[in-house]
Amino acid sequence: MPRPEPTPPSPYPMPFTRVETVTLSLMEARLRVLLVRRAAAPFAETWALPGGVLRIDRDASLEAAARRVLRERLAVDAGDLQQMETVGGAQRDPRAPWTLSVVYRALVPAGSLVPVPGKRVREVAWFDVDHELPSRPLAFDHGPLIARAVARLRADVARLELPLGALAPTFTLGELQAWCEQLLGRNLDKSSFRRRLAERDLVEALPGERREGPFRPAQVYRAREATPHD
Amino acid sequence: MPRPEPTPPSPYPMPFTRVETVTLSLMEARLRVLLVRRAAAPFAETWALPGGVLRIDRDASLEAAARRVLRERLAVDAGDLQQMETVGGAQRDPRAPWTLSVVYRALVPAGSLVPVPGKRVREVAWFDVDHELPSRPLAFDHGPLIARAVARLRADVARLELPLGALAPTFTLGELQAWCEQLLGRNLDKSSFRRRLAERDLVEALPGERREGPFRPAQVYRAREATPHD
DNA sequence: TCAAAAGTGTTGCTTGTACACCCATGT
DNA sequence: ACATGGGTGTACAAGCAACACTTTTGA
Repeated sequence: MPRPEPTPPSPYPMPFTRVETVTLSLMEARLRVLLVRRAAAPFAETWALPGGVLRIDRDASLEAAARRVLRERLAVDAGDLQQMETVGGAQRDPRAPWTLSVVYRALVPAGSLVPVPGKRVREVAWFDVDHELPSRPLAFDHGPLIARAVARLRADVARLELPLGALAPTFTLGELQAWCEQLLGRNLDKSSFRRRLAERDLVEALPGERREGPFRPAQVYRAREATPHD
Repeated sequence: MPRPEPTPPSPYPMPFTRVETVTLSLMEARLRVLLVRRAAAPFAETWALPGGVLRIDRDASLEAAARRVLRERLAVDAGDLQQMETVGGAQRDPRAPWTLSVVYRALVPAGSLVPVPGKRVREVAWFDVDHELPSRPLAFDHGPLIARAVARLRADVARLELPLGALAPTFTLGELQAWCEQLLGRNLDKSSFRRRLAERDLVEALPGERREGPFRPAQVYRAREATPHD
C-alpha cells in the first residue's frame, strides 16, 4: 500500500525553501563576509549570500543542509555554524510565489577557503562588513540578514560566548585576544580578558609552546569541549 | 506566457512546512503552556503544541502565519510573538517525507484566552511547565522545543528584556515585579528592580492611580514604546 | 493606631576595567 | 642590555542585591 513517495499530508502548496549562509571571517584585521556575484536573473551581476535549495532527499537536517551548501559551493567546512533566523514571504524572490529562507551564520578561520566561482556564480569575494558593505546594494533581502548576523556575532563575543570553532585548532591567548579585539573594534585589557576566560573554563592549556619572534614563547591553548563539571 | 501559478523554480520536492506556537502564560502563579490533545494519528490522544500548515496563499510572512494559527485555533491575539528556531528533518512527522517547523513563542496575558477545542483537537489545556510537563510524553519533538522556549523566556526576564506585550496594557510596578518573580521562581529586590527599570526607560508613569485594598494606592504604568532618545 | 503595600536611601558585594609590574627570549 | 610580547597582581569603578526606612491609605 505505501508508495515510495508518501502521500502529501496537505493539499496546500509548499514554499520554495532555501538555506542561506552568512559566512564570516577575520581577514587582514577586518571582519569580512563572503558574497557571490550572481550570473543569472534575478539580480544578475548583483552580490548575494551563498545559498541553495533545501534537498529533502539529501539533507538530514537544516544544519546538514547548510553544511552541504558550504561544502558544495565554497568547498569549506564551517568551524562554527549557527542558525540565525528564518524569513519568508511572497515578495522575497521573484522566481517563486513564496520563498522561505533559513539563515545560518558560518565562521571560518582566515585562509581556510580559497573562493572559486561555481555554477550560477560569476565571482566570489570577501567584503569588509563595516567599510565596503553599507554602500553596496545586495540582492534580495540579504543586506539586513548580514547586518543582524554581524550584530549577533559581536554581541556574543562581547559576552565572551566565543565561537571558538572559527579559530585554528590551537592558538595562543594573545592571538585569541587580538581576534576578539578586531571583531569588537576596540582594545581589551589583557588581565581581565584572561581572568574571564579562566572563570568560564573556555580554554585549556596544551603541553606545547609557540615561538613567534625574538621574545618569550607563548603557551598554546585549545578550545575546551563540553564542561565536565568534575 | 506567465501562468497563474508561477513555474516552480526548482525541480526538487519541498518540505512539509508548518508553524508551531509555544503559547505561554502566567496563571495562578505558575508558568503554563497551552497544549492540544490530538484527535487523529499520528500521536492520537497525545498532547502537542498547537500549530498549522503554512498557507502561502494567505500568509504574508512567517509571523503572520503564526498569528493566523493562534487566531484560528485558539481565538487569541498574541501580545508578544517571537521566532524561536526552525527545525527540520525526515523523521519529525510520519505524515510527510520531510517536515520543517518554524517555532514561535507567544505570550498572552492570563485570562485572555478561553481554550476551546477545534478541528482535529480533542481537548485544550494549560500545563504547568515545571511540575506537569516533565513527566508527560509529548507528540513529535515538541518537548525539547518547549524547554528551549521556556529557557529563553527566563533568560530574557533575568536580563530585564521584558516581553511587556504579555501583560495588561497598564500595570503597577508591584504587579510587574510579581510577574517577573513568578517567572523566575525567586524573589527580587524591590529597590533594585525599580532602579533597573528606570535606567532602561522600560516603563513610563501614567496620570492615574490604582487602589487594590486598604492601603496606599499604586502608580499606574505602561510599557514605553520605542525609545525616543530625546 | 495598625496593617499592608508603595516608594526611597544606604551599605556592601561581585564583576569587570585600568594600570602597573615581572618574566622569558633572540638579537 | 633591550625590545617585545607573555603572564600576573592590585586598585578603582559600575552594577546589582540586601536591608532599613519612610509614606500613604482604609479599617
